[in-house]
Amino acid sequence: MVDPRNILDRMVRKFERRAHLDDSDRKALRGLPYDLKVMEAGRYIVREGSSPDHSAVLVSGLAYRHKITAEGSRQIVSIHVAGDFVDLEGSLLNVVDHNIQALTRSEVALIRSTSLLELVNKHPRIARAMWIDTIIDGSIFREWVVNVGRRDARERLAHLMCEFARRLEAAGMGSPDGYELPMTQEQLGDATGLTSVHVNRTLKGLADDGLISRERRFIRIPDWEKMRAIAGFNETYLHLDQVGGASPR
Amino acid sequence: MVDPRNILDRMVRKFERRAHLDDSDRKALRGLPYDLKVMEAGRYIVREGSSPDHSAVLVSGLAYRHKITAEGSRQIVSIHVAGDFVDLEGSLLNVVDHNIQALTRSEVALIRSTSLLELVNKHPRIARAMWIDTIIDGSIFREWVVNVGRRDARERLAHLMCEFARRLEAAGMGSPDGYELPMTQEQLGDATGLTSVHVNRTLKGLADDGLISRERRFIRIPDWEKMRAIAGFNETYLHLDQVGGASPR
DNA sequence: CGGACAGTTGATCCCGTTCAAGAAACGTGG
DNA sequence: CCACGTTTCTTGAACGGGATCAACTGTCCG
Repeated sequence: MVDPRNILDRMVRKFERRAHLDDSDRKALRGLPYDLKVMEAGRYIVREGSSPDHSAVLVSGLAYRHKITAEGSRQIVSIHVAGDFVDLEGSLLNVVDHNIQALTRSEVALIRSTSLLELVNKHPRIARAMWIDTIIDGSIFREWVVNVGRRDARERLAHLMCEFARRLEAAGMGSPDGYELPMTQEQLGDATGLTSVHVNRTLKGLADDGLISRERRFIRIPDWEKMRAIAGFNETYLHLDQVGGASPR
Repeated sequence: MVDPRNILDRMVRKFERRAHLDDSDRKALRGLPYDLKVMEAGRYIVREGSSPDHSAVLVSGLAYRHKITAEGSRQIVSIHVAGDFVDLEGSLLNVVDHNIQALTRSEVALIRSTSLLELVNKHPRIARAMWIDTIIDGSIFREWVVNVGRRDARERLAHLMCEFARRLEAAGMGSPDGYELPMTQEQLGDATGLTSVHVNRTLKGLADDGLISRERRFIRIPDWEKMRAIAGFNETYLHLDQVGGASPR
């Protein structure tokens, strides 16, 4: 658990990497009133079709966003780590079009839309940071379209694991030698447009070829460069180096 | 061609559907200095890896955004119609991670990043409208992930055609009885994660079953409700009704 | 100890790919 | 306006990656 005084710190640090903030911005962000909830794995944070009066920040844990097709199959469209503002949509759109579910036990800070809108009205640099964050989210969605549209099973899973590794590392939650990937093989299938059976066989193939090793859900990538090449992974789209961009002021 | 005095009008009208703007906002938007270019079909508007000092508004015509995988296959990740701000990314991120190409002969207004940033600094409502626009783009990307990840060939193409129909209509460019879809079957394949051969057969199948009729690249959808059902198309994700959202002020 | 869920493996099938070649449409220059 | 090269569309045949169906194993937890 996180020190209650700094519960939004991960989020603040993330926004600082999006645009230059001054002390008043930081203070305002940290001072946002919130309602902290602990959510067990599987619990819904946002439901499709609802019109929430609040947004949610993932304080700890992992979450995923998914949609269900008319025929009932599920597609996971993004995965979120602690510090992510998981649904700015909730405060800015009239109706949300996807579900967000806790992947692991998580702490979620709920922030009323009115507080959030007031904040961005008073602090244009924060608004800018959030906007850039939204743009980067879009960039990641585009890469996911490429992943499910134009890569085969092995590449898709390798790519997902590369992305996960880099994002965890960037969020200060990863170690170079490996990480916990707390997803079932069915969830991995839903994220990559495959079936759980084929995920199983493909992971086995990657392990047999020494590209990954796994015990339980802990993934090790012994040769990052080889893995990167298999996945066709180019991390530009994560925009991890983004700092304020062309923004003057 | 468009009346030069109102060349950005489509864009202004679109942003007005995203947030409430006042007269000074509209005036400022219309007064943005731009450099108008006519681009032949196939011409690159934005190139992956570049760091442009301007953004682009599609004044007339159609454009598409795509990425190339390490193995050289192409995935189209979005299609844009006149009035779309096709690369806000260019002004807000350090490096762009995708290509944008004219689909048809198009007019593009290039706007310097400095002008754009000055505009949003002075006009928070415009910033809000653009931010919401970015959020809606993200929503469309997510639906594309679902489309290529969890629908079969017939559903994918039907879905793409439904989306196109509704977006053209919303942009005031569509007629209820059909529309011009100026994409080659190879491009349709790149947008849906299929090969052009299979696109050809699938379109034939849709036509044989009376779901669409086509002459050249003009598509007619005789029974919209049936088509919608086949595609599993639910237009919520386009957020066409979005007007200001929870925004007060 | 038993029940539920996740992971593993085998056998078979099928949707979409690949390769190939011909037909139609289009633009361009004479 | 026609000849010709190029791009796009169309169709056939064979192949294969991943799906489907099904059963079994392992693991966690009450």
